[in-house]
Amino acid sequence: MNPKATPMFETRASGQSSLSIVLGLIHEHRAITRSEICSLTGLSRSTVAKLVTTLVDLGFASDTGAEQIDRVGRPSMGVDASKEMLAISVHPEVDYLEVKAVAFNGTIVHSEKRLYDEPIGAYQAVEDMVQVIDDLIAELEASGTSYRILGIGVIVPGQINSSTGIVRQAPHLQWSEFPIRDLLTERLSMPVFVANDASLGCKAEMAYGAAKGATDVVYMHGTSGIGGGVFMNGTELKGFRGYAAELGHMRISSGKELDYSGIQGTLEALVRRDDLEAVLGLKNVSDEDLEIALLNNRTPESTALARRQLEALGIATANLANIFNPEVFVLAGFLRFLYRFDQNYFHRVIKKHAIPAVLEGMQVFVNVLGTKSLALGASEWVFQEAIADPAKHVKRK
Amino acid sequence: MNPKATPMFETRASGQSSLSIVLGLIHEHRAITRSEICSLTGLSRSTVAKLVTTLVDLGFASDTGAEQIDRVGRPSMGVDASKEMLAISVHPEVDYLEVKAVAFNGTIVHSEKRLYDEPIGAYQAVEDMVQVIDDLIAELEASGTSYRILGIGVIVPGQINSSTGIVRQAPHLQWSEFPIRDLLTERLSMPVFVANDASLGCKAEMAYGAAKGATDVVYMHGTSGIGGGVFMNGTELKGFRGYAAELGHMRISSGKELDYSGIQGTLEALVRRDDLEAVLGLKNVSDEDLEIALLNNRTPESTALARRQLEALGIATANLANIFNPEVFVLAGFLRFLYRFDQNYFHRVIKKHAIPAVLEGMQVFVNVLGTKSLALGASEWVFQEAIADPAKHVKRK
DNA sequence: CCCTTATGTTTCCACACGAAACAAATAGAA
DNA sequence: TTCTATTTGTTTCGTGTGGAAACATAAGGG
Repeated sequence: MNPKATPMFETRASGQSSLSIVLGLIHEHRAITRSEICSLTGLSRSTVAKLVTTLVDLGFASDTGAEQIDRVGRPSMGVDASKEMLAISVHPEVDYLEVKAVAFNGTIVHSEKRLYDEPIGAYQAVEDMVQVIDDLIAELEASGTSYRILGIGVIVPGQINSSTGIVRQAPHLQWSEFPIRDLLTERLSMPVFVANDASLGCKAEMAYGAAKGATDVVYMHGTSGIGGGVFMNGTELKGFRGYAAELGHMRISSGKELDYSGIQGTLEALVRRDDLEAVLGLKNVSDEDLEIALLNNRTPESTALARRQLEALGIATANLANIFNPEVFVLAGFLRFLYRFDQNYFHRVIKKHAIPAVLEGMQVFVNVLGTKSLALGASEWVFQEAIADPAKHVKRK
Repeated sequence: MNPKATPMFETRASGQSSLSIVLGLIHEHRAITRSEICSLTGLSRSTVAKLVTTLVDLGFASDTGAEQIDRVGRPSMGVDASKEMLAISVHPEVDYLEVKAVAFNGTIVHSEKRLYDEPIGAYQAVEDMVQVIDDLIAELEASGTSYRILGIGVIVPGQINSSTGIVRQAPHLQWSEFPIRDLLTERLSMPVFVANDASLGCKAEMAYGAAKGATDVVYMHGTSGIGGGVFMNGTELKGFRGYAAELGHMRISSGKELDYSGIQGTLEALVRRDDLEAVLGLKNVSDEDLEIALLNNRTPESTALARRQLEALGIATANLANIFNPEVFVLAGFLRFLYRFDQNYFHRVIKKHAIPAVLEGMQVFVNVLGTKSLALGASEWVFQEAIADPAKHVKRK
């Protein structure tokens, strides 16, 4: 290779190699037969055989015996996604730190939560992450099982630049301009990926949940603010610097209500969890309790408020439908039960504000993964990276 | 290959082959040396030599002698993009049909315009297209030059489903549900691509114009309505059915103004070319005349209106910045001189409504290609397809 | 027990690309 | 002019990816 210039493209393995395609299928299906791989990829039997054995050698998959005994012909041999290849998800929040280990076959094999009485700073959070992960590794070593950690996925509730791994602003955590990826990489000496919570929730719902199989998905997650995740044609919408999909800041009204960033008439300013709590006479309750209260104690006031919020959410959804023409919309967090409060009304609002073409075949779902969603999304991030270049991540024998 | 199933992936040449990468570079640069290809791609000299000779054999490029005689070392041999590989762009409008032939090196080698006194129907338009293209082919044959037509790019001002090639609705032309791609493919027996005018304008500006080199671009084109084109990470935002990027229908205000689709408070309803003409006492003037009138005859009324429109456009732009975090915004059509009327004000509005992170490094440009833009974009569409699989499109010796 | 069907396995082959050695063409120095 | 350093083109050979074809194997059905 010419040393004087940095090439614009990956020279070898430009695009996806067959190896990564097959590994992706194994990961997606958890268990699959060799012949299914043939028909799904169009690869020849001889090639699939070779690829599968190298993947088994690398530790990403394990051979299972022949199964499926109801069709004519020699039964095909199965391949299982590894239970020992792990991704570790790390989720810092104001009052806790949650660390989970997710296996390559999608099962959560370990889970740990450390609670805090008072908010801790960003650097202390990194210390705690390292400590919890070191403990986890020690535990795994002690248990005697063979395992391998492919990387760390950090879930950050805020704006992050995914290419540099710097947290630009996490208002809830009160972090800003914090280079969390580099700090963790240095301390743990393994690949670290940092992503926004909404984008991870979306990824998880696409891989395992409500949007499974869809390639064009818009996801909105309501907590204190409203975060967004968008995947188009199977790939995440990141934008130039990685700050794309800030859906909560979309301005949809000329009203003067202010959102958290002090901007008027935005979706976040019009659709607020606080207001829903207030109209029900509640404060700082869990999502579960708020859902029960909202859906079961309907008062004229709560209905009026929910409708106002649903109208704003519907307009935003219609705008996003016009802009993205997605296959699936996923509503998560408190938007989930706001939607359930009166979904017919919501759909009427959408129909009024979106052009007919983009609504054809479009589906609205609520999230189904619940609390597992973030850990699965973060692990998915790590796994996708490993799938893209299987050989690179497993150098040692 | 297994015949019983349709594979999800292209088996061979998954992703981009080196051949198409090199061809893409030749097309992009029009003229390039072999050694430049080496350094840009990281491919070895031997490989580049082989690839270039096959591309020359296929007719996509021509060898030029060694040039560049000011550096030490053996001068590198140049490669030119072919002047004989053509794409034909077809642009039906209410009162004309324009057909141009664009060479693989980006030059427009032929241009023809047929004017209509009264609107013609969709089927008659297809007849005329076929006739004009047949004439063009006859002319080319007669001229004795060797040429090859790679395909047809049809520019449709309206909503089209790019995967099926059906025009869903072109209000200006009064076409609807018109399968133009299949009709033309059948009549002309060559590849036909159909795309929205705004998406083609965006593609052209990215390949040759204001957004050259950028990968994340949002483009807005103001004619009677406001059309949009979005490219993220170099690929077009199409959405599930191909109707994405309907940016003009974004609702940004709670006002009651109606747009062409009868939706309230949308960008299209608030930013109208008609209104600009009216406030200047004009009617049905060309873009050039309207620009001169707007920029040179500033009255209190026209300034107030332009400001109102700029505020709406700024809010929409800020929303899109929050959603896409683009590198470049391109304003075309009458938005071009609306922007120029008071671009400082426009930027102030954006700054007020977008989150700071997404504005870092974001640039706003007006289109620079003018009338050539559509033909270049349509040809680019055809060429990209040929570049993706160079061997397929040139079967004959 | 044979036949059909679907799959795994093995052998060979085609192709894409790179590394290395060599040839050629320049600028500058002797 | 002649020689050298530098850059590029060219040729040969090796490697890795994936396929085709022939054969072996494991089912179900007569």
